[in-house]
Amino acid sequence: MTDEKELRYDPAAIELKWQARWAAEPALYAAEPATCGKPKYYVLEMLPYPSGQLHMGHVRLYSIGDALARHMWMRGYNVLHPMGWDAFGLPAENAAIKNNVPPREWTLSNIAAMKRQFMRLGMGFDWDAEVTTCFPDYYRWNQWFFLRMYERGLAYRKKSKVNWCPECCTVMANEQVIDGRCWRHEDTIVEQRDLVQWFFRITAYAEELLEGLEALDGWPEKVRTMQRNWIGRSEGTEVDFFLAEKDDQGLGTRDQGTGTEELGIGNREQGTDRQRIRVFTTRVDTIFGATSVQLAPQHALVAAFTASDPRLKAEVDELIEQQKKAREAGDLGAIEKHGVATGRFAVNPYNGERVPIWVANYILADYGTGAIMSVPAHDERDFEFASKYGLPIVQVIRPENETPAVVLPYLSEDGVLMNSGEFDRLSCERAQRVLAEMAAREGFGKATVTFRLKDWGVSRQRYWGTPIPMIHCERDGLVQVPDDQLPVLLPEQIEITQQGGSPLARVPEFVNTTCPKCGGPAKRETDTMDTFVDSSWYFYRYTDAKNSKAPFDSAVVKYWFPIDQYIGGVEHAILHLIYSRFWTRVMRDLGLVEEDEPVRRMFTQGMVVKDGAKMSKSKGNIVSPDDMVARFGADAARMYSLFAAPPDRDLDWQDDGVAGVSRFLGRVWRLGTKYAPMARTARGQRPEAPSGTSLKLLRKLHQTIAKITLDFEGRWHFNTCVAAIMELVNEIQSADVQLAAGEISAPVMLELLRSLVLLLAPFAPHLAAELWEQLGEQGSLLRAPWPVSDAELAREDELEIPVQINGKLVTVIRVAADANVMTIQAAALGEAKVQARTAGKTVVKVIVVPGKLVNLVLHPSDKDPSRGASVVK
RNA sequence: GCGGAAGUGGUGAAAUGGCAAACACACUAGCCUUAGGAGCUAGCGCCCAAAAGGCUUGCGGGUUCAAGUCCCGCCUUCCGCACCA
Repeated sequence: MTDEKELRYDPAAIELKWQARWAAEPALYAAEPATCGKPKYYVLEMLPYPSGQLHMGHVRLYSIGDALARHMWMRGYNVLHPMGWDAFGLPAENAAIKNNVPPREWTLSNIAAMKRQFMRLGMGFDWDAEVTTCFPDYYRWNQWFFLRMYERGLAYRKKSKVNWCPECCTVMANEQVIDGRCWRHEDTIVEQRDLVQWFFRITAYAEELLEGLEALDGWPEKVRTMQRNWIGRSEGTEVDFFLAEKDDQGLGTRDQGTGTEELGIGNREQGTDRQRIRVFTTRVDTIFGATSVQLAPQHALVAAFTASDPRLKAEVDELIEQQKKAREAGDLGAIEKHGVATGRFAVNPYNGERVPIWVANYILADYGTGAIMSVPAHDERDFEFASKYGLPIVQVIRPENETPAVVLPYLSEDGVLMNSGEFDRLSCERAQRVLAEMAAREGFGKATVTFRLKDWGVSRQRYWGTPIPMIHCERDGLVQVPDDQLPVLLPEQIEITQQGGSPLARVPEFVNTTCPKCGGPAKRETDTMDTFVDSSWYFYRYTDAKNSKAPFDSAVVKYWFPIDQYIGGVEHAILHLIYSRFWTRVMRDLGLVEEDEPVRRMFTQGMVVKDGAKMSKSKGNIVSPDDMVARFGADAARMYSLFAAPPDRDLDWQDDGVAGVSRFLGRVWRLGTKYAPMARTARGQRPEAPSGTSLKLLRKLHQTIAKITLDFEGRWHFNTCVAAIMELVNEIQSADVQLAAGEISAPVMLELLRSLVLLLAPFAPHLAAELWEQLGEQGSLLRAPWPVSDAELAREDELEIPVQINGKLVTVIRVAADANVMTIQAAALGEAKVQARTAGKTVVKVIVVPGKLVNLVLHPSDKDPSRGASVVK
């Protein structure tokens, strides 16, 4: 009885055995040098934040990547499959405040814990290439890049309105604000503050980042669309409206007081004395229909108007308040339009017409010029606003071949101009070009391109991040930290509190320094960098992680890049993936890398949910990977996460499903251990030409190999790959009587089991390794060649072909696989059921698709008898 | 509002325009027993007591010998964008 007990599948015993061996042989999963002569394959999964615990989303992500990596190893590639830690960030500081643990200590112990989890899951990572972003040997290169960018004007400082999260006590980039809330704190409304901040000039690459998307055909369309929208390129025209002279003002305007003339809005470039209001429009063809100019409440000219007009100021403040409320509600789009007339007028440069200047709450200060011309007849928003405030609505576009009587607002650009003086009858498209050219010629505007993308604000008033390597000297101003003084180290001993401002500012030993230029006393910059800086280039560092002279060796990068396959969550479609593309271009311009794009193929895997809902503490529906591994084993947890859904879809986690996969692995285990001793006696022998059960099983095997190989090459339906392996095992098992009767020779059994183990290796690496050993194999499974499907063996010699009448299934016939059309047709027509149904009817057409089906089309007047019967009833 | 993805059994799902529901989970019945989160056998879309038969891929049209799959219109869910001038 004990021998049967030994047949129990004990995943923990098997997995721990192999994990110990793998740990003792790190070269197994290590990339080889470029000189190894093999083709390279770089498979990368997004690196985790070291929160202390892997979650099921991680298990799924890394199960996908590890399966791919293992497959590519077996295909003979030199695989780089690295792992690291996105180790800077706020949670470490919050933990420090809460538990009084230094951020570094907290982070490192989390990393240790998660690394143990990775080991226990049997992930095949190249730990030699491990990158930990909070280590000085990594972040010094953040600083180095910062300086290079500063030298090129790509890093700069400006005072600006910034998003401030009161919970994080720091600012954040636009990309990190979601519906007016912090991306980390869904319940925390982001405030606007005026601060001097460091920025990266990502807008300098806006055009290129947009164009580059076209070539990224290995990326999900969804991600490309999201980036396109985020960059938000918009072609239009900037036009200067002239500010009407005060004594030009018509009746009914308010007395404005004095003092607006000092303001330099728009007149610097043109060098004229007349005040200008520059507006941006995509529809300059409608400019003869402009009946007002609308300013954002934050527009500089508004401040000038309100300076001497407390009543107006109060009204403008109210508009600002409305915007703030809407932003807090997370829906700026739904704000009710309000505006206030300033009493001032602007002159349309095309026709000299005076239009009133308003301030409105729906005008965005930070898009375009913060000012628009309002054309109610041809813009929905302007129409709504003009209707509300009784502003004139002047139609200037009409459909070319119809009467001008159209419903306003008429938004189509498919039309011609009217009420537009000499430009009447020009098409909209033509007029846009002509009017923009005129503006440029006359010096009151130009065709221009506006982007929604803003420069990347990278300053953070936090401790646990990369110090910005700049020094403020009273004499020399801003001074770079010299390269030979890098890294600027984060001080270790520091008190973290929830006070505002940078914690580093309260560390005198850090702040006080000497100016590299004059040697006098100076102060360090105390802002640290956004952690998205770390993740913008970490995958380059993996290729040369220990380099102390440079961020990496360009020659090594040249070998490994671009990344062949990047895998991660779609939630990083905008943030990380756009920053990374920007960073690669900066490095290209620095001469460090050759390519424009770091990632050739991108894959976004679906979320892991439970009962249809995202796993979260508050819902209490968290499934712990440790628990899964303890109950069912790493192989079962991994294989289930590939089996339960295709990788791009959301996966609903069901513990019963994992149990099912575990039971399946148990069957494989019993099958393997039962027949391995017999199979291994055949090592070195060639199998004879198979027949009977052998042929049947080998055929199924080779069909399975073909299917799985094809999926790895692109389709990635790993769920059906696992199902195919299950089918194969089921078929072998259901032939158990024949196996026991010795109908299958040892060489055939060896091929069956060997191939089965190879197919299983990417999905259940521990069990595969164990059975591999039991089959008498010495070397690592990873170095064993992936099986090749023998098309001849895989081919069926007899097929079941459905026979339909008028598209309805009637019966199924068996024919030789290579039967020709005539043979199949004769067989189908000869079937008793077919004859019964066609008796007395006219078969007008016979469709025979060899290998697929037969369809008999009856004359329409001949009703199928069975249908006729049901009609009577 | 705009853009994208999806909608198939009790559940997760499968299906180059060619037998809808593979592979699993759950469930039902039986067997076995070392009583295990074990193993084995059989059943399992819906209607009909059963068989025969009929029906079935969100809804409605269309193309086709043939539609879950392609086209048009609608509904629902999820995701992204959303006064971007």
